[in-house]
Amino acid sequence: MVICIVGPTCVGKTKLSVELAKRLNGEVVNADSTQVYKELDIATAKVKEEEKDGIPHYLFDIKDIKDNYTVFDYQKDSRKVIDDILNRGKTPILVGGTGLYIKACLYDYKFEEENTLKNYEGYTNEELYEMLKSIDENTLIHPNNRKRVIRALNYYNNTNNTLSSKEKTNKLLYDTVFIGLTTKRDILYDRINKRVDKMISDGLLDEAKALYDSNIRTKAVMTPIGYKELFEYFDGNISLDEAIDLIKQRSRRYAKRQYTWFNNQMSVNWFDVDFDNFEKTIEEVLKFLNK
RNA sequence: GGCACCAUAGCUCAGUCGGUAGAGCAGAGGACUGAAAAUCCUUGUGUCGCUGGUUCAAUUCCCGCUGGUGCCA
Repeated sequence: MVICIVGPTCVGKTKLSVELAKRLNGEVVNADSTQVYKELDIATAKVKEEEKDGIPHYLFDIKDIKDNYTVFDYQKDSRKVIDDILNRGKTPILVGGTGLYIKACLYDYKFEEENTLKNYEGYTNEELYEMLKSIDENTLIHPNNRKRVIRALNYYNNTNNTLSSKEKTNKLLYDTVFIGLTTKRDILYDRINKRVDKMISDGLLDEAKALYDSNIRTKAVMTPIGYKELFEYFDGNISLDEAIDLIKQRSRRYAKRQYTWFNNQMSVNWFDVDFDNFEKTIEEVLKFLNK
């Protein structure tokens, strides 16, 4: 069985993953798109060495920020790790907030090797959308979501796939139980705000400055919340307080989007976290798993 | 103390030549198979500061009050 721990940022997924691993002969597998990178620690709230408590952790710090890592790579890597853990008779505990990565790993998502991609430069969003419509009249992609429209067009062109729409499946490849951690919205937002303040006092500015000075502006660096906002501050475009508020706001919105995904894309068993007595939350989850 | 201006959605403000109002931001909801901490979509009822007057009708005009801002003493 695979245990998958999901939920918004800052609810205690990391802590629960280690505690469950200790009690269930488990090993932790990362399902967070930003924690795969070595140089990103504080802003990504990556599990610290001492927090691992001797439990093996996989797919953390496996890439350099200059590498281009995508859900395609993650699907291959994560499945390999999970298969290996299962073969050794242990329990894989997949934990993270990146819904797409989790779905690509555990569900029957199919990606293909791709060679040549057309970028469709020179076409307007509307023209591209019309082209897509003529191939797939039922497409759900919005014209303004240009990157996705282009990807869909390439999908049909490259694979000679004439199916009317992308195959959608909700078939799980592993025997999986989804554990979701949640709490009231205002409590979560308060925790997020406080954690950002703590990141600052824990040295986020130094971490961000080092990245800033490296002049590396790859996807890995510019995607997570916490660096690009401080870059704006280093550039003198906004004040430090404005940057911090922006990090908090974007984190809150991110949490909201995570709820949307986990509520609608997979069937999650939700547990309200007791932050004053986390042991109680762990017991509740264990009781549920033993059923 | 005198004069002027302001008081409308959580915030900043627009507007109604009198027929109970609308933008931006915030917030909320949603989509999502190669950017996913990303990208994209949808969503605006609020004692129009309080009291009285004029009027068929006042948030809009008038008197007063309260609070704020500026100028003059």
